[in-house]
Amino acid sequence: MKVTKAQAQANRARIIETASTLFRERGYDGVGVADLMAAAGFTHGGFYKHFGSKTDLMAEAASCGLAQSADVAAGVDLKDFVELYLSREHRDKPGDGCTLAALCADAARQPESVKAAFAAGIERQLAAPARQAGRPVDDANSETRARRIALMAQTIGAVVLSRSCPDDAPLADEILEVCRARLFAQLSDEGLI
Amino acid sequence: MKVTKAQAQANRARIIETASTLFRERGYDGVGVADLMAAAGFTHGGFYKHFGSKTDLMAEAASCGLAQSADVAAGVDLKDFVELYLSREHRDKPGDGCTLAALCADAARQPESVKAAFAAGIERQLAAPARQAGRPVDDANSETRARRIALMAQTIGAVVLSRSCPDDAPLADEILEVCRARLFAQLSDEGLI
DNA sequence: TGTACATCAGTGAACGCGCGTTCACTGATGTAC
DNA sequence: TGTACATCAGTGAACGCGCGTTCACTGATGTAC
Repeated sequence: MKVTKAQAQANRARIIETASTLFRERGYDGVGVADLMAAAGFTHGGFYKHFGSKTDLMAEAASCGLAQSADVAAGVDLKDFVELYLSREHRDKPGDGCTLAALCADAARQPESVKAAFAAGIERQLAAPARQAGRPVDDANSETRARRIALMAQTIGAVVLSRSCPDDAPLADEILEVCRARLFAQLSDEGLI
Repeated sequence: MKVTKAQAQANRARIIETASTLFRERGYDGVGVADLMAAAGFTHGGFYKHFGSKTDLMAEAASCGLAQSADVAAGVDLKDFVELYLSREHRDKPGDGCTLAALCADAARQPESVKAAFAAGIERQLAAPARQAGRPVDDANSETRARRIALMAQTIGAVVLSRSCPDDAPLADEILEVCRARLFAQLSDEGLI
């Protein structure tokens, strides 16, 4: 049964958003085309009316997820961002969380189209970082860019490392707490929070 | 054809080491039992004489790889460690590199046995960190432990993030360079290098 | 030390299963007149 | 505006393929006497 052009476009968007969440939860290899289409409310056969391949969808879902993450980050204060990013909630719910933290290691083994989406997503997040409370976002000179890159690496590293520990391991919480405390101290020294 | 007890033990060790490298290169889902046994010089049928399941091998290979990484780290100066860890060589050769950087995101989606191996590997590396040039390794009080955890998160985050970019992307190199420079500055401020 | 037998690491065919992808089909939508 | 036809999003069966795992078999090793 055919469907309105507008409906088809909305369905396509729903598939991408569903995929974005499922990929973050289970990784690219952990989600099958049939799984994903069922989760979005369709049968698997229609998939190839929207996408050329699973890889194509991976790239689109990555762009979508990375754009969402960047928008969320740009809307909160720097201090709140660090607090949220390094929280247990974020660690325990990758499906609702940062696409970079959930999938950048998977992306490393994917075709260039997926990696290109990640590079673009990283640039996007560098261009629209979290706000510093009560201050305008500082200008994008090379020093602030470097600071943002380092912040990204520190936060992602902490979350990824914490997620690799068993759920009930004290080490998993310790990693988050230690990194959060040190980041606060560092940002405070730099006069950024 | 049966084989000497000593030979069988050596073969088992070879399978684990081969797996450790292949898993780091391609991820857990990217390496099949048959692939792996062939790379170690055997046919796939014998696999289950050594291991109960692929998951069991994943845990053993993780322990093996993490122990090796920790031993390497403990043998170099802190400054050299950072230099090597954040080098293009390390980024481009995950099979020869740090198991944490290559697989900790994969580990997050594996059974508890694998995650337990990772937590133990992290503890091991925290207990035997890189040396500070010309100085004894500092005592393991809570401040130095925190510093080591933060260093781990920063270095792993930088490598994982860099690997998610296309091979020829300037951003991939920029991430490594920026994080290296900032880490040097930070460790120098702390009087550690 | 020599002989007979049990063990078991390694082989390679076979298993069921789930994967990504293809295909003939359906029928409401969109279009041409 | 009304009619006839082409389009194409979505369906569900089917495809070949590679996966993890099992199994009967082999034959040198290890052991009991």
